[in-house]
Amino acid sequence: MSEISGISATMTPAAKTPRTERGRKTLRLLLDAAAAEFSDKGFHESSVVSITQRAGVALGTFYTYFDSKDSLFQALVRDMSDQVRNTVGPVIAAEPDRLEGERKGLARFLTFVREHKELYRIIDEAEFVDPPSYRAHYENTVAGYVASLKESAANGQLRGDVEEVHAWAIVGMNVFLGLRYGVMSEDRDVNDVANIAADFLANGLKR
Amino acid sequence: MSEISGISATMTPAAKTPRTERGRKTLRLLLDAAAAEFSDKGFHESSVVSITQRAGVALGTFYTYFDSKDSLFQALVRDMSDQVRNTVGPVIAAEPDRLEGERKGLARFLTFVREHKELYRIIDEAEFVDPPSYRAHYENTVAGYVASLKESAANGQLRGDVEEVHAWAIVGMNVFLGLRYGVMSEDRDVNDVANIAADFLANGLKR
DNA sequence: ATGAAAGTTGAATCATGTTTCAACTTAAAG
DNA sequence: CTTTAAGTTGAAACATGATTCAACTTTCAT
Repeated sequence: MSEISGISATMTPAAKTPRTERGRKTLRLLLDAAAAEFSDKGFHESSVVSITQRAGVALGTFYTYFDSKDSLFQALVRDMSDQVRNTVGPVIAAEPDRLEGERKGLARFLTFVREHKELYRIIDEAEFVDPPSYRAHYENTVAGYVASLKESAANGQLRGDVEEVHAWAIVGMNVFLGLRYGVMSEDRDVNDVANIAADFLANGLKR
Repeated sequence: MSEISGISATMTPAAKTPRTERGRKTLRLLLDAAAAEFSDKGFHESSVVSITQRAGVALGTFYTYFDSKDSLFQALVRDMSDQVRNTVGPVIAAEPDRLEGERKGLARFLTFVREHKELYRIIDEAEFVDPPSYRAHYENTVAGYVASLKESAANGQLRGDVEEVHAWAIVGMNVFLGLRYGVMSEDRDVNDVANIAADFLANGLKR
């Protein structure tokens, strides 16, 4: 669900860092409970009381680790955002053939989404709960894409004119395929979807 | 903002239909105020009090026309969803060359988004406030796309194997281009973006 | 052992905002 | 005119849930 420690390298500021092992355990309980709760009910229907109940700790304990319900949410967005990039990025980077990398990356992404249905609920809701995090998530994702597309273009693996517009288009495509074939329903095989999408990405719609 | 009467053909069930001219005027005031308010603050930060203040009517008047804050929101989603399809659909359909239609459709869509920034706030928030409406919006949009892509494929204008996966990919692409070049910033010319995207859509990324 | 420091507890305090309702006003048909 | 349906009003009733805090327990370094 989250990382082994429950705390990603970059999320430090939002959570009041625990000093003991017991504290770290409690913090992780809270983070996991919150991810589950937000995923089930969305941010506004979720309550701090209910999160602490899920985590099996008292209400007041929550405020030992977070300043507010919002700051918890912010920590979670950051955490999830990092997780996706760290999961999918390496798959794309490891493949020498860029278009094949794109295919494998999408397959990995779809699998990740199926295993982490909470991803969409949390990232999407950030548009309303914490707009800067939402923007940052997509801007970071796209920036990575632009850099890597340009590199592949320089290698002669892709058309030479790739730019930001292509990156937003590809990210949008992937996000929607994840929504439909990862979150909404699992009625199609992940690899079939990735194959079709990769072929479309490479060759377009033209006859 | 909404239609001339403020009431789309299909939204009847959510609003308690007014019987007189005065009533229709008041209903429209409420709908427009709500669209503005939800767009500014999002659903949960918006309050019925504030919506009625914007509309210049008393609090209680709201409940003459809507059963609840949620039912108002539902009416608005439906209304916006219809508006987009009615704006963009005809542009695509009117063009004999399908790929050129796609280009014009996207340009029209980007323009529409710039003129109706509230679109994204309202549709996106439906994922949380009214999930069935959210799903319905995208399923309807994609269903229309699938039908029209298949027709163009039958005409020999597109590759023969187009299917649902392509439609979700294209819709995702368009939504994200709208988000970036319509909502987040207007730093690029609508036609430039549409040209790049349409060429990508037609020919893919291959060199 | 022992005394800080860290962590835990949950009732009480706040703050907010939806929905109801009974009295009142306006419009329009006969 | 007058009667009745439609529409308007805003204070009060309700409901919900975030946040604080002072008393208490556990941990750990010395």
